[in-house]
Amino acid sequence: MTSKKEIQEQRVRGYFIAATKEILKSEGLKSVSVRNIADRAGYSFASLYNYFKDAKELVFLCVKDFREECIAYAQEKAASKPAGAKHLKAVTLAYLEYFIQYPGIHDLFFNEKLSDIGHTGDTTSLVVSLLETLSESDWQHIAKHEKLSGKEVGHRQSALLLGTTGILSLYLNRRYPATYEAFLKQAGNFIDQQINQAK
Amino acid sequence: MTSKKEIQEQRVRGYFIAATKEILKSEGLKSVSVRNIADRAGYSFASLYNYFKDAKELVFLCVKDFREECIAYAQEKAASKPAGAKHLKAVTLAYLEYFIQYPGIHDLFFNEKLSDIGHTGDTTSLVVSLLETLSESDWQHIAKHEKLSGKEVGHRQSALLLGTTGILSLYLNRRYPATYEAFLKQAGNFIDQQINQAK
DNA sequence: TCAAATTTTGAACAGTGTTCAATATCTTTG
DNA sequence: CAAAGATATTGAACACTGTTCAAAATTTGA
Repeated sequence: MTSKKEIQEQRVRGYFIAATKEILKSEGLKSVSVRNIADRAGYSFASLYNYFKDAKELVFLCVKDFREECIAYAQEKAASKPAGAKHLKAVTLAYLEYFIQYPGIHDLFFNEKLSDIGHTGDTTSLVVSLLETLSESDWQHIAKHEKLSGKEVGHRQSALLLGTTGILSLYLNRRYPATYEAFLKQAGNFIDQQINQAK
Repeated sequence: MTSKKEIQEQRVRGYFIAATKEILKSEGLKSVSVRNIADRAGYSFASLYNYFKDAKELVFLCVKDFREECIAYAQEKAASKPAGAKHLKAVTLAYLEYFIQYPGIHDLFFNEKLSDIGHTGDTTSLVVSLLETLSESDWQHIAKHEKLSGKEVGHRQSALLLGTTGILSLYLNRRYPATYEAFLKQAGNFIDQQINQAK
């Protein structure tokens, strides 16, 4: 009967995680500090170390939740579009929108260096596979419809991941392009270019 | 005759800048601190504030120098290739290599948030125009040779910027792909794909 | 109830950035 | 040349980081 203790422990861990998620969404990664998290959770800063190795571990536990939220957001936004190129474009744009909405989560997913090598691999695959998960079925649809080779599809899929990563990085870190309208136009152009290119 | 004072002031500023560049190249952005810079420059940490607003201003003064260094490196590396697609690919790969060699400079160019809005615009254009500067003449050569429209060239050029930015971000921040060989292969594939695509 | 186990906590230390008054050094002038 | 003034340099001090650890508070079990 150790479950009673474990249940309570998990509950407290949940309070810390919820507090961290709040801070990441509202103020971003730069406002995440041991004392800030503990204050919101209703505990002393020292208590955090009884449940987590440090604040970084806490932060990266949020990645999985945000990933799920992003998938739900993008799928809901693109639900009305027919499978294939149109749905692929919609889902990709919604994916971009999610990170524009929460720049702190983008930082967390793409910028933050991961010191713990143990956790690094997991987080990286979670991040990299996100767009793949969202677009997988559409690419299959396109491949079948346009009679493309698996290799060719892989190349286009890869190009879309690389390009969208760059688009987000430049817009959120460098304010390039300068306006959201220009950003959307550039994103739309790039997506069309990669989907429709004829080899 | 205020020039004597200005000369000396510029000299001291140069000492701080040189110290900052050393740290950025060797230990990276995370090791840049007011006390660390001042120690290397041979001054007290407080003196730094007599010449610069803060350490960030100092860091971003290094951007221009690194930009020049990157251009020289890439042009030298690609010098033997004939103008056009081959030179474009070589110069782009060398551009990537430069940032792989100095991850701290990549951080500085693409990740670091810029608080001072006054300096932001300048830095952004310096960063964004780097690859354009390196590839401009090759794109003109390709456009002439393949009879492409200016719009079409612009789209491909933009795609190359976005994709290479994503490639660097994923490899340096997320260790994706896991090996340098895979990174080079992915980069080569992407560059070929963007240069040779037939609309 | 009371002792034992456990959780919670604040003090303390070593780092950050930043400001400011005191100190040291040059420069000018009488 | 020496005193006075201007300028450059500096360390103390403050507020913030992360982290550890022994003491205090709490819960648990007999």
